[in-house]
Amino acid sequence: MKQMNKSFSFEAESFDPAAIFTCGQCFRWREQPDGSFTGVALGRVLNVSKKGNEVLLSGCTKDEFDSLWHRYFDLDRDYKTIKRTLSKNPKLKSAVKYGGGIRILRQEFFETLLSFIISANNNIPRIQGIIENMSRLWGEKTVFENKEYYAFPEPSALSGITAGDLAPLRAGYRAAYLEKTVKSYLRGDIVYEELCEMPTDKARRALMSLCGVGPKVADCILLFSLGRFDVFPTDVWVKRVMAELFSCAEKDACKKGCEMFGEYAGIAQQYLFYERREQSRENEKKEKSPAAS
DNA sequence: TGGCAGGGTCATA
DNA sequence: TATGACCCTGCC
Repeated sequence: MKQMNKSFSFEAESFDPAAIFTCGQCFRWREQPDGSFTGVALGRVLNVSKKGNEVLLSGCTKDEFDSLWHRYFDLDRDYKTIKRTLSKNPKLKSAVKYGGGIRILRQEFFETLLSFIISANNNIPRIQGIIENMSRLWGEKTVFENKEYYAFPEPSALSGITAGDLAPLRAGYRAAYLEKTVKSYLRGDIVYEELCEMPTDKARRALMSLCGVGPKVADCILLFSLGRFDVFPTDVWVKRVMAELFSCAEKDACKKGCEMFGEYAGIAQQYLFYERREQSRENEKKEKSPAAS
């Protein structure tokens, strides 16, 4: 498939491509030398950049924006009000300011499910590599600006897949989880449309019935694919920040986050996670080259 | 070369 | 409910 290189632009305040694509919610967007981001999502390739308040999407017509990307970028949601509400908590204020350009993407369910199973006890470059290789092996090729990209595999393309078939991905013990969960999905054990109708806690339990999906992975799927903002995905980073800010025990971090931030818990988690991890990265850089600062 | 952490989950007690 | 094992990689 070859994609026409059309473009479309729109105005948005709460929209920072770097924050959106590096805050940890997605794995298939890469920064380009000019500071823009190119990624594969919804079976297409898109380049996103921003100047002032204008967001430029290259590789997308107005019709595609209306039918696909508008929803993907969660553009109907009023982030200004969310940020104002969360900023009332003094301990959240700096994180909200720091990650103010984050938007929670509405990612495809099957891709989000498998991606976050792969993410378990894993590091980000390796997660990205595994997903990239998986797409290369079983996804559809698209050419965009003379470069090859691969869409995340359709469920049917992974029909009959075994952990042995997945071995080249070097996903380790997660390969067995992927095999079982793909089988469950294809059997209809879990159906996206049904999850959409369920209250969050019921959908969470349903997701956790899948192999490789524990509380954290289930919450990521609920937030990043189903748009449920009342979950608080709690990984090691979030546990750390909850301990630092609210003197919260590790085992209570998830419950505490949901209680404190309620209907906006998911986006609060992203602000906290993004600020904490970026600061940690900056500190690492300084430690490696103290003269540079 | 060896130990350890890395966006957890699963099985077991 | 708590603990250890689990695949694999990169870093120190």
